[in-house]
Amino acid sequence: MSRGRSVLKSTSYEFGSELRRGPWTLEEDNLLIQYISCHGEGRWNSLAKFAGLKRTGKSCRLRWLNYLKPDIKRGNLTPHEQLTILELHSKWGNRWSKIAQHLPGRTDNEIKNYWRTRVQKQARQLKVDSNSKKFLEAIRTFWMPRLMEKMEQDSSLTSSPSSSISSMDTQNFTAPSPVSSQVPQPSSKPGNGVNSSDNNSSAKISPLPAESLVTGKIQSENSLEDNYYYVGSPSYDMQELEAQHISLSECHVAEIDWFWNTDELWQFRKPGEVGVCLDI
DNA sequence: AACGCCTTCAACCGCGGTTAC
DNA sequence: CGTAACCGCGGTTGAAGGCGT
Repeated sequence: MSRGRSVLKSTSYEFGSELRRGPWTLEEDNLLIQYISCHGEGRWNSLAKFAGLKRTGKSCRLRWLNYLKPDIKRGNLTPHEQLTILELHSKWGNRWSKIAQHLPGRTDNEIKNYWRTRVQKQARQLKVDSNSKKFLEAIRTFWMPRLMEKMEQDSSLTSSPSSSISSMDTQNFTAPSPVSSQVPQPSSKPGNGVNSSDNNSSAKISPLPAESLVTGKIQSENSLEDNYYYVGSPSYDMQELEAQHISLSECHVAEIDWFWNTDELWQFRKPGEVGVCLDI
């Protein structure tokens, strides 16, 4: 509420009065709400004039649609809503208003902000373009299944038949590609690891369910370092590795870019490199 | 406490499409 | 048909607040 532009600029208006800009005051909000409750929305320029608001019609429309309208939902987007945004954006791109039509109570502005602040942030962290195929693939392969897991967790917690998940049939939800079809089969030979089938493309994502990987803290010469993970072939036994004091350089690290471990997304820029945890 | 950097999001801007005259 | 006004959309801005040092 208190966020946004607070510097009140104004522009000259007819008959010497001025157009207000910047954050809306409570009085302005009340004027707008009262006027719309009596006369309905639309015809924004004349609405602004007759409601006694020294605002442009555009400004009134924006304030109403993005903030004052009674059915506006406030608060964080649910996993279900996030999933819907990711799915619809992959279909339609930056068609925010079209996407918003499928999210009752959410505005195009809110969805746009979500995309720019959360989704594009991930792309930056992964050092890929948010419109790239690679990032889209990461979303479909990693992010969407995680959101679906969260939705299932939420629905089992609430155990309400009318929970938000019920509004979308997750069985028929097309977004996440079936992971199993994309998982490269791990070799049984130590050292062969979990390679991508496409050796030409170092940028290719090789989606792997975390449970198929051996993950663990990196073992350096004499100690286990905190907060780093390596990813290895499932054919390795973690305890055996530790027992043998096999160092990171001796481990085969899978040629993957990302993997999920509990609630964390880890990025590996190249095999053998220390992973970086990204916040989702 | 003070400062600087980063993130969030309300609000503005410009443009293209639509409508009214 | 031309044009001005209006409307809606997507991109951008910038202040507030959070957070680390």
